[in-house]
Amino acid sequence: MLDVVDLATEEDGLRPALAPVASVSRRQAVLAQIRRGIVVGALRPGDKLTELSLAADLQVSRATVREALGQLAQEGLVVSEPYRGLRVADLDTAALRDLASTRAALDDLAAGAILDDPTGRRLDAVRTAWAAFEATAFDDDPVVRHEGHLAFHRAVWSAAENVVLDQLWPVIQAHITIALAQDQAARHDPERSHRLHRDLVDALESGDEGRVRAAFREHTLTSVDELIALRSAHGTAPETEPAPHGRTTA
Amino acid sequence: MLDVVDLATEEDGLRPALAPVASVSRRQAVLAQIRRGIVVGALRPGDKLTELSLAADLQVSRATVREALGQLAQEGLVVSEPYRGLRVADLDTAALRDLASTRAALDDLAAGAILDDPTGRRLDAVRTAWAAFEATAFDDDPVVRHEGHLAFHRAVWSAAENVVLDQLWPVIQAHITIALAQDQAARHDPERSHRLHRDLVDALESGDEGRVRAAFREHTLTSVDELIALRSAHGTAPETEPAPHGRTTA
DNA sequence: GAGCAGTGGATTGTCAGACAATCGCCGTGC
DNA sequence: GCACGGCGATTGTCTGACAATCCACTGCTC
Repeated sequence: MLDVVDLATEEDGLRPALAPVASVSRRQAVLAQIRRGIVVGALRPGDKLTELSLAADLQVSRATVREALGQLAQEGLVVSEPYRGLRVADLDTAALRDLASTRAALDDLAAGAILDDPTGRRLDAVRTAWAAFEATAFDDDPVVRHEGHLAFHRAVWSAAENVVLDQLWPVIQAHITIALAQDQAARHDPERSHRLHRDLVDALESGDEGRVRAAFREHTLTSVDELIALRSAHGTAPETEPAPHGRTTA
Repeated sequence: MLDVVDLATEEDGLRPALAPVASVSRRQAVLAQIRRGIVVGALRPGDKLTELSLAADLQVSRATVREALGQLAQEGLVVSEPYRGLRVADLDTAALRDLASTRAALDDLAAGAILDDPTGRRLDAVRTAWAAFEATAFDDDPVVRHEGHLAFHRAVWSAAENVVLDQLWPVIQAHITIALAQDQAARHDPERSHRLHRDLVDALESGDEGRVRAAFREHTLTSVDELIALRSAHGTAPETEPAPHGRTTA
C-alpha cells in the first residue's frame, strides 16, 4: 500500500539556516507518509485505512499510527466512522464549492490584513513566500510542487499575522489536498500555475484593494470551477456527499 | 485539580427524543471534563496539564488522556510545547481581535448562504437553534449557558450547509471558549445575551442582507471590544503573546 | 564569583501486548 | 423468508515499560 521509504522526510514550511536533519517525531513522519500517499494517488478517496496494516507498512506501533490518523481526521483528510474504520476523505461538487467560498472569504481577510500593514513587513513575507514558490514550481516531483503550492498559500495567511487564521489553515490545507489530488494527473501545468500565483503577488504589490480582492477571488473560484468541469467530464464525480463527513471530534 | 464527578456527562448539541444514556466514549468524557474545567475557571490560561496527573484525576489511562489532549491542542484550546508539557491556551489582545475579524468573515459567509436558500430550510434551522438557545439562556449553570451559546453560533454555521465551515468550527469554538472563560465571572448578563442574539435572528428573518451583515459584524466586534476593555480595566491583560502558540500539528 | 559541563528528575514520545466494545456479515433454524 | 445468534474484523481502552528530551541544579574550573 504505502512504500516504507524515507520515513524521516521533513515537511516544515521554513528554511532552516543550516540543517534540516530529520523529522522530529515518528508521528510526523507517519503524517507525511499518509499525506504523500494521497497526493501521489497511492491512496484514493474512499480507500480504507486500518491502523494495524498501516502500522505494519510503516513499521511503527499502532499507537503512533492512531495518533496520526486522529489528527488527519480532525483536519478532514480522512473521515472516521466509529468502530468501522477510517477512509480517505472525498469531496463532492457541493463541497468543492464550499471550499472555494470559504477560502475566498479567508483569503480576503488575509489580503486585507497584508495591505493594512504600514510597515511593509507583511508584504515582505509574501515576497519571501513567492521566492520559495518559484523555487519549487517547476520541480519534477509532483509532491514537491504540491507542497510548494500549499506552502505559498499558507504563507500568505501567515503573513496576515492572524493567529486564528494560522490555526484554521490545516483544515483548509487538507481539503485543498483532496481536491487537487483527485485530478492531480490531469492538470499539471507548471507554467500556468506560476502565472496564476504571480498575478496574486502582483496584485498585492500594487496595493489596490479592489484588484487584490478580485485576483484572489478569481484565483480560487476559477480553479474550483475547472476542477468541477474536469471531473464531470472525467466521469468520476461523486454527485452527492459519499460519506456524511462523520467526525470523531464531538 | 479537576473534580472527578459525572464522567459520563453529555455535551451533544441535540436533544434526543428519548435517551441520552451516556457518553459514547471515554475520550469524549475526558474532553468534556477538561472543557468544563476551563469554562468554570478551574483551569485557567497558563495552567499546566500533565498527562499523568490528569489520568489519575479522571481515572482513565494515560493513552486516553493523551488522545484527548492531542485533540484539544489541535483545536487550540491547549498549547503543547514538545517534551515540556501542555498549558491551557491564552489569548492576548491581538489574538482577540484576530478572532473577531475571522469570525466576522465567516459569519458573513454563513449568513449569506442562509439568505441565499430559496427553500427556507436553512432559515428554519436557525429558528430551531434559536429555540434551543432560549431554552438554555437563563439556566442557572454557567456551563449550560456557555454551551447553549456556542451551540447557537455553531448551528448558524451549520445552517449554511457548508461542510468546510462545519469543519472549521471546533477551532473557532475553542478560541471563543478561552476568550469568554477569562471574564466569565465578570459578565454574565443573560438578558443582554438573549437580546443580542435575538437581534441576529431578527436580522436573518428580515432577509435584508445589509442588515444581517451589520448585525453579525456588530455582534462579534462589540463583544470583543468589551472583552478587551474589561480585561484592561481588570488589569489581567496579557499584552503580548504569552506562548508563541506552538502547534504540535506540523 | 562567573562560566560551564555533568547529572538527575520530570514529562512527553513511542513501543508491545492484551482485552473489551462495537459493527457488519453469514449461516442456522424455524 | 426471516429473526437470531455467533463470528471475524476493527476500533477503543488499558497496562507497563523504555527512550528521548528538556530544565534546573550541582559542582568544578578558572
